[in-house]
Amino acid sequence: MSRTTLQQIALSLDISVTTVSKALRSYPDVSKKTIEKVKAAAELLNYKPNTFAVNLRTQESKTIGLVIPEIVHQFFSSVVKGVIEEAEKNGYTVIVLQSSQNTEIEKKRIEFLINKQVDGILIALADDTVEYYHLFEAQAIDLPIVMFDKIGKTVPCSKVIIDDLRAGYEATKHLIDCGCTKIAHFRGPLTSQNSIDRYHGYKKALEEYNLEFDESNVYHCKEMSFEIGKENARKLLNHRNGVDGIFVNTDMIAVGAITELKEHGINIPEDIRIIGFGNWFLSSVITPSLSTVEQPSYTMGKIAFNTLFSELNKHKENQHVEHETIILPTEIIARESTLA
Amino acid sequence: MSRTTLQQIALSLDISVTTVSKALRSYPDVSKKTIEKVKAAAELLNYKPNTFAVNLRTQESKTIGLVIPEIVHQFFSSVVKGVIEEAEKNGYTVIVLQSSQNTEIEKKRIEFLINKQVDGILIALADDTVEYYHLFEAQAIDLPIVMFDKIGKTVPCSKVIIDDLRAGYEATKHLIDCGCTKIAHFRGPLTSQNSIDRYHGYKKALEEYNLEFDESNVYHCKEMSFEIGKENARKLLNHRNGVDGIFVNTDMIAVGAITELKEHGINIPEDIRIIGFGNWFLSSVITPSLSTVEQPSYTMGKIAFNTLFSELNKHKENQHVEHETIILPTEIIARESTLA
DNA sequence: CTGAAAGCGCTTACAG
DNA sequence: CTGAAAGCGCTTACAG
Repeated sequence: MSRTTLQQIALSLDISVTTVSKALRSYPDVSKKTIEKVKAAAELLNYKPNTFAVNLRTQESKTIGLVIPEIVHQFFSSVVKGVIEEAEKNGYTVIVLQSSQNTEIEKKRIEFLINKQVDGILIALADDTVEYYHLFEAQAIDLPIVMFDKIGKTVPCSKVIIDDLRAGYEATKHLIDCGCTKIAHFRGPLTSQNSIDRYHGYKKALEEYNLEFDESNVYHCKEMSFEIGKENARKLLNHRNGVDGIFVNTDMIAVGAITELKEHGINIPEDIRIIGFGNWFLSSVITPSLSTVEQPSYTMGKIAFNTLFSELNKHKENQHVEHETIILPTEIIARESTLA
Repeated sequence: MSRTTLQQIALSLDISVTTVSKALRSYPDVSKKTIEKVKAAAELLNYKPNTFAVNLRTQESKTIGLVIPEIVHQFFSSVVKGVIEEAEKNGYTVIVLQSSQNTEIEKKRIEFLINKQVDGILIALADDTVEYYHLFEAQAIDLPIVMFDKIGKTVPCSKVIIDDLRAGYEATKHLIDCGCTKIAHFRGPLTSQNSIDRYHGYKKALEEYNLEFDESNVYHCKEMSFEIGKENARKLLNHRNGVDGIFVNTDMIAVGAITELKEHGINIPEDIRIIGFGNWFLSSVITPSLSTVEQPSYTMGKIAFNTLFSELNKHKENQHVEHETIILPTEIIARESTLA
């Protein structure tokens, strides 16, 4: 059984395809009577517009691309959920792709989306992405891009982010408030804007409270994994340096660190207090439960989609698009790992 | 800058569009020289086929739909990852949609995919789906469907699953092997095939080892959440009934149960042993770490895609499609929560 | 080996 | 208010 076409409706009513097409979309220059008649016939014949033909004719796909570093990831999967739900409400389809934190793969994904002729792109950059030529290429053919979470500061596009510097500052301040005087930091990749800003926030808090900043208390995590957390906790124990608090770039690493520290008989929070970042679910159920920074993910996805959606619409009407940077709030969640 | 078309290549080489089209796809009836010439020109002009036109002409989209109950979910997000990676390798695009464990939403998602004209559908059913008319509708227009994990036994299509009955049996047997004699079960929804089969596995193990089966030791979890785990653990404590072991339908609920039991001063595994299902990451880091059943997710996604892919190809060549049911292995992971 | 023509199913500018 | 015609950019059956 093949799909009903406009042609078939036209034939059945003995009117033209043109009129059917216009009637179905309630064009004002079609008579009410015809509109009703056509819509009834369409209903009866179970007519569904052929997407392929509509796409070709209108040169838009009502589809957007969403590129994230990882799918199996509490934060990013929540973003995906927010994007998909919002897209659905507005008649858009989402193609989800992952870059696996690799800038080369990211380039391929962008190229794929360009070839697929999506209407716009939502992206959280891979941590090692420092050049944006692939994005500029998309922009050169008028493809709107909106970045979220992992952004490139110099890319001229709208952005949906949190204030990582401030959040890093507050996480560190929280440790200070709990009595820590020698605070280490497990930072993320050197090229990730998130991790750069959180690091700056950490430094700023130390400065402001006249605590010594010592580069050797900053541990560098190339990767956001449990194992890396354990590894760096081991390193820290080898040069403990009197450390009594750690601000960790992300919850998963903090959970690894806690596990390792416990294995070495360190008491948390008595010996070392720890605060993570992201408020992943698992942080609330481990022992001790992990203090962290709550960061919007689902909402970020929704807002990112809506930002892109509004640019898409302005674009269609040839209106000027003003890029905006939306900053979402974060919040310190105090749990057992930083009990005063 | 608009995209290069076949027309433009043809014009630039002073040959026909037909020949360009055939040359680009290396048709044997085009001379080698022409093929080279055309490909060089295409490269030079950065030609990319217009997907919309190709779709309309070939009546296929090289796109499949993937419907899952939840995206923010360790198991399903891993499946998504497997599907997307495999699709990418084979030139397919994936539209991911979620049913939110609601059969009405699931119907809408399927309808959406039909309208979008995907080439095939991969689905894990919502737990409350007991009628399959929406799927039959897709099949009626020759849309291949492959089910995975959450299936409907009576739907005539290929399936990729685990042996839930056997896995449930082995999980229960593991508790018995650890010395448990009064084993409760936290089961999932009554209409979910997974949960039905795991329940039967539980019963079978009790029978086989001559342990009393008591319906009042079966707790019904309508929803796969942490809170429901806590709630049912509370219920169990009210009618403990001598229970010294619990087989829980899924890790998330088991983690909730452990948390609640600990809060009530129950020692795990000394007082009650617990085994979950799914081997979620968090199960390995909570205290005590949770014994569980390892279940393939990423691999299941890959295999599900490949099964659909091969049906798609057979379909194109008008070959008969034989439905198959692929059963993937599971494995007991013994951790602290069931130490003997 | 090459190409003219038809057609996939729509939308829209234009004529009446 | 209605409709004939062109065209979006391809692919393919057919002719030469």
